Amino acid sequence: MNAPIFTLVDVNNFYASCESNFNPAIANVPVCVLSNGEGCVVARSKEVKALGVKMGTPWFQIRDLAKEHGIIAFSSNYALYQNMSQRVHSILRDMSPDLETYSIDECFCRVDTVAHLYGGVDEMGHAMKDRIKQWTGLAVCAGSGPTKTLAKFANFLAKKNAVFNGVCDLISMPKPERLRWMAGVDVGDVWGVGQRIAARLRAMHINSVLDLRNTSPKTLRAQFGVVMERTGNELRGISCLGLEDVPPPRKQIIVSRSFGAVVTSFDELRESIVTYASTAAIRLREQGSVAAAIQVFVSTNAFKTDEPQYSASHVVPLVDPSDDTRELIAAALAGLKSIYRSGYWYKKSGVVLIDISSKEIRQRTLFDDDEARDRSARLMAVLDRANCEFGRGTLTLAAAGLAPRWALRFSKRSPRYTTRWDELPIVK
DNA sequence: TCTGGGGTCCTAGGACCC
DNA sequence: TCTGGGGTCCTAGGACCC
Repeated sequence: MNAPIFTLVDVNNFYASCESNFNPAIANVPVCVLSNGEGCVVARSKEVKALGVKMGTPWFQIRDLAKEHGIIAFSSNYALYQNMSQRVHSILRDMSPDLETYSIDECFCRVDTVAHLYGGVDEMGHAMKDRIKQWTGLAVCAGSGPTKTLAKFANFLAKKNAVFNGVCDLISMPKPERLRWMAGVDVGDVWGVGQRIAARLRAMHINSVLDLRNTSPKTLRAQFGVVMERTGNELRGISCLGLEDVPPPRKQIIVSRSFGAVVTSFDELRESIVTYASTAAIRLREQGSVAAAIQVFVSTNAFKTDEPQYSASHVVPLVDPSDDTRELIAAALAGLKSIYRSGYWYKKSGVVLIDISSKEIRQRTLFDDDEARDRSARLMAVLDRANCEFGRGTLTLAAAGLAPRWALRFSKRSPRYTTRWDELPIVK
């Protein structure tokens, strides 16, 4: 077994780049992408970052700034991002079969067995970057190191320092140079160190990545627990985190949204819960699992401190673990009934599928009805096939409501260029 | 007017059992 | 005066990630 070498590849400003990719007119214009319901900024082009707009900033707070600098905002177009993500990932999988999809715009590749085919780790990083640029139009950075945490760090350096030209390889970098770079980066930028822990580290005079690297594992263990101890070891080049090449099935599936309009009635909450439970059931079937319970929650707008506040959740166990949309909806609605209180302005609702297990190893119960189970499976298969072929939402349960008033709007969404025939880009 | 959504893991403390 | 002890399971909360 070789000593592992990890390369982390991620797309620069992923959502924003997807938008400008298909719309050359906005190539060098400040662009940002907004969250569901056009609430927060969730992605920024480099021009928007340069204006000091932070991730997660509420859109209404930067309206004036946007007008002043001509920032163009898009609603989220997940169909487009998901599809572009698949293209990037499949290019990488061709080059490095040992790959973990870490997020929609990031892959960890284990390259120690293949890097020689490209002439080395650094060369392979450049090959990845060039091929993705050529085949998808997207710019990526690649960072390599002997551990995942160091690959993340290398990627950070590649992104922030023009000298690297988008590719940083810590393996071939002489150690003194590596330590110099570590001394120059804030401890809060380490993968696994968030705001809280960064503040506590600084109080202990651990300010840079190098400081953290030089802190004894014992201290990290005692002060912060096993996770930070592992991070410290990874920074010293001891690989503690392996590649998760087959994604483990999700242990919970959450579907929730804020409302686009004030909701007070039970009927509208019911529509929302039916809609979310249906979506959750689809995701559950996609991974071949069943859920033994479903949690429902509702809440008012916590930012409106002058309005009466209420939030509640309830877990409803299922008689028998299921992936049937109708059974999950029935359980969810029973939960909603038990927590609904009239007289509140609801802002958000959601469902969580929990106690998830594989459908194959489902426990049979005394009252198993094989025929009913078979009918259910066939009905769900038809539902899923129709929605896959003709687009999500083609076939839904009537209780979800048609064009509900509470649904979020996507007034700024770009065309779904790559996944809808009627929205393909047109070349004149 | 307007403040995202979806995940994971670890830990501490209580309930419960023998 | 002197109040067992150890193990497991579950849950809530806190921390992190993108």
